[in-house]
Order: sequence, then C-alpha cells, then structure tokens
Amino acid sequence: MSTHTHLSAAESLITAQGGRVTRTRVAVLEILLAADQSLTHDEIGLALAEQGIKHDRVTLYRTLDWLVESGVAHKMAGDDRARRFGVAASGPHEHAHFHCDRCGKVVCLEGLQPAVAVNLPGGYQLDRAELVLHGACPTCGKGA
Amino acid sequence: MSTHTHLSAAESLITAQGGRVTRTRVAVLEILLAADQSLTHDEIGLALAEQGIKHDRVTLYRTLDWLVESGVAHKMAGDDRARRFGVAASGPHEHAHFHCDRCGKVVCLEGLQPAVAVNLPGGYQLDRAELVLHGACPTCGKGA
DNA sequence: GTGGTTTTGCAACATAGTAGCATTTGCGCC
DNA sequence: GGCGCAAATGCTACTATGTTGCAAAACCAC
Ligand SMILES: [Mn+2]
Ligand SMILES: [Mn+2]
Ligand SMILES: [Zn+2]
Ligand SMILES: [Zn+2]
Repeated sequence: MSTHTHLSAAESLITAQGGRVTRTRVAVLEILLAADQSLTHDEIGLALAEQGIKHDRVTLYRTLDWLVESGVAHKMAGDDRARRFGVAASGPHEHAHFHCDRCGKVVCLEGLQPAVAVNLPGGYQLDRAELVLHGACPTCGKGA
Repeated sequence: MSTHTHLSAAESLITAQGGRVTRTRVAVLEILLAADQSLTHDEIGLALAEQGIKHDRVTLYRTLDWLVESGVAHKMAGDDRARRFGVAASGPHEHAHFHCDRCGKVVCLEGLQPAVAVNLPGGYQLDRAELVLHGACPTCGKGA
C-alpha cells in the first residue's frame, strides 16, 4: 500500500523474520508494541476493528501464531480460557510476567529474571524457565 | 457405600475440606494421588471409566473445580488447550513444575522452590510465584 | 508488469468448558 | 435405623475458543 522505502519498527521486525509485510501483520504488531499488557485474540480483534482494519477471525489467529513461532511475540495460557499475546519491547522474549489474579491482566516484567536455583531430578533436560508472579496489579489495589 | 469407620487418605482429605465423600470425588482424588504427572479432565474421565465408575462429564468438571478451590489439587493451563490437574503428595501446593515440551507431560517438582530475586515495579503486590521449567522429560530423551 | 508463493477470507468443524434445573445422595440428627 | 435437607449429580443445551480445507487475493523477487 505504501510506496515508502522507510520501514516502521513493526515492518522491520516482520521482514527480519522473513515474513511478508501485510496490513494485518503490521497493525497487530503495532498494537502489541503499543500495549502495556498482554492482549487476548479478542481484544486485538477489537482494536483492529476500531482502527477500521477489516480482518477475519482465523487470519488473526494465524497472524498471532506466526508472530509467536517467529519469536517476536509470546503467548501465555491464563486461568481464563483465553491466551494472551504480547511483545517485549527489548529483544527476544526472556523475562518474567506478572498476572493480576483480580482483573486477569498480564504484564511483562522486562528487567526481571528468576534466579532459579534448580537441581532437577535426573534425566530432565532444561530448556528455559518460565516465571509468573501472581498478585494484584496497581489498579486493582488489594484492600486486604 | 462402605460402612467402615476407617477413612482412606482420599476420604480424609475430602472431609477435612468440609466436602461430602462421594464416589466420584474419592475416585478422582485417588487417581490424582496415584498419578506421577498432572492429568487432563479427559484422562481422568477415561481412568474413571476404566474403573467402571459411571460419571458425567460436567460432574467431573465440577469435582475438579472443587478440588482446586479447596486447595487440594492444582490446575495448570498448558500450551495445548487442556488444563491439567494434580495433587502434591506432601502438603499444600507450593512447588515448581516441569513441562515437557515434547509430550506435554507435566510433573510436580516437590523439593524445588524458585529463589525469586524480585523487586517488582511499584504498586504491584505479590501473592505467590509460579515457576514452570520447560524442556524434555527423561522419556522423551532429547536427541539434540 | 508477471509469476509463483504466501497470506487471506470464508464456511464448516472440533474441543473445552459453563449454565439451569430436576433428581438423587450423603449425612447430621433423632 | 429412618427423616429431612443441603450438597452433589446427571441431563440438555449452550458458549467460547481455536482449527481445517480450500479457493481467491495480495506480496514481492525478478
Ligand atoms: Mn512478555
Ligand atoms: Mn503440582
Ligand atoms: Zn488487576
Ligand atoms: Zn516428554
């Protein structure tokens, strides 16, 4: 659509992964980059609609899957049934997350790494550690 | 059904939580106690059927929910769409889990606690930390 | 601009979980 | 042991989330 040769951050990320720069991909990635929390498929679809970007439910699923497979985004399975997607502004995904047990919100904690003092039982081979902190987000306060 | 006054481990756990001792609850809890890994709703339903214990899909969902709400069992949302349930043999649920990215199996790592060196951004209130280690289980080996 | 490949849109399907309500069952009490 | 009542179950129907197959459209290397 644009004949610019100057690429946006989202466009660069997409081409860097060897993917085609499509309207939906760019818009979704920009939404995720701008978000201060992880978003569900539904929330992202809504945001697209608000921007007047016509799209199909299935295409959005596939777009999100592609972003995850490419390592650009991360996917979190929460307590509710919806997976949440997000991108870490800085570099590839290697950080902890905070999950608000009240409102379900999930945020990336970028400067936080688990000091996992692990000695696994024999035979288990460790690839990565996933740390999720549970509690109340600032908005939800927590009265007790 | 039994007129014994001697309670099984499962039965004691159930009454300790103020719940009624029903056939399904006892059987489910015994299945979970005997399992060396977390089980899906479907796997548990199959195990019940194999034991000739007639049950309803919805009842099983409610039984599992009750076990989780009572703090007897834990629920894990995996990458596949199914939640997995398990009980920690020792005491209430406060331990890490290992998730095999090959076969999807989830096991409790009872003697393992994350040394989370956390300083959360202001306003976040921490309740508990959830640590999931990802990799290959002994069975899946890992060729590379 | 053309051609081949990737991505999309649509329709149908699959899976996991939930809600309402009548019936049954466990169990405290006598 | 039997009563009464709350808790738990079984059914049916429904919702939400995600998947598959395939033809049409869009990208982009050339
Ligand atoms: Mn993240
Ligand atoms: Mn566990
Ligand atoms: Zn919150
Ligand atoms: Zn495995």
